[in-house]
Amino acid sequence: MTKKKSDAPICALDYAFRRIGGKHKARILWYIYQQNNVLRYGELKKMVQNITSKMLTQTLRELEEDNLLNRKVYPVVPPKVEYSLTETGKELIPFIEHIGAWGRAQMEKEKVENKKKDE
Amino acid sequence: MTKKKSDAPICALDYAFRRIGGKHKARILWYIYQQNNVLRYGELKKMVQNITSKMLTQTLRELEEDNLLNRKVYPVVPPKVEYSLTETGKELIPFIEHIGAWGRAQMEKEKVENKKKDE
DNA sequence: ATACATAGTATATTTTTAGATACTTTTATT
DNA sequence: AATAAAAGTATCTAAAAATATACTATGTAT
Repeated sequence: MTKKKSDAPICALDYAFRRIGGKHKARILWYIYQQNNVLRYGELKKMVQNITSKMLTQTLRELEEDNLLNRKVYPVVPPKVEYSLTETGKELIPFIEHIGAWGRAQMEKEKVENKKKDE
Repeated sequence: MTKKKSDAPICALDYAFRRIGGKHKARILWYIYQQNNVLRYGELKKMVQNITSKMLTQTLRELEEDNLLNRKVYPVVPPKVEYSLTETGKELIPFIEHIGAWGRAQMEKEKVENKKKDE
């Protein structure tokens, strides 16, 4: 049988947002991309500030399951695990860049508007 | 004072996803765009199949609050209310198009893979 | 033998989202 | 007087997402 998260996606947009719409997902992909496409669990933990290890693990597992991340385990002690973007994951980068830029511009605009309001 | 959804966004990406990451948000913007940038409440209700009026209203209010949608009320009976994209909302269209295309391609790939697996 | 490092698990709880169902408003029409 | 149309509200409940806190495994270094 085939998997199902809660049921079939309604359309391509729905499908896409289920994969990267989570609270930290796009950010995690972005951080990895920025760090030359490799980050260890502990490094991510520091970058995604305030995330609990449970959430981080869960999110990473979902990204892996959706084939956006590779997880490479080194058989050493203490453990070493590296996360990197898959080819499919890399395809999302321009898009993440785009919406990040939009967000940045919006935040700027809001700041200006709020300045006006408060004076 | 200034508003807050639950608290300040962590970064531009976080900011952006809070605005369009909801279950139906991107889809609603997309539908309106596709219909020449105007849709009435009842039309949206039909297009966003299975959404409850409560959710639809709530989602539309959030989009309006975030300045992605205009809400135009005609003072007639029975009521007539039209929703259209703001300029800011329109800026998101290329991005929505992009991720929709990615989703479509991914779904295709998965279909092919599942076919292989199942035979 | 004890402590440390790293990458997690386990469990319980809270918060956020979403869903179900019924009801409201105001004129025009029958 | 009753009914209909469109765009919602109100209330309650359920499901999903996120948080808090504590704990585990295994070699290596002290």
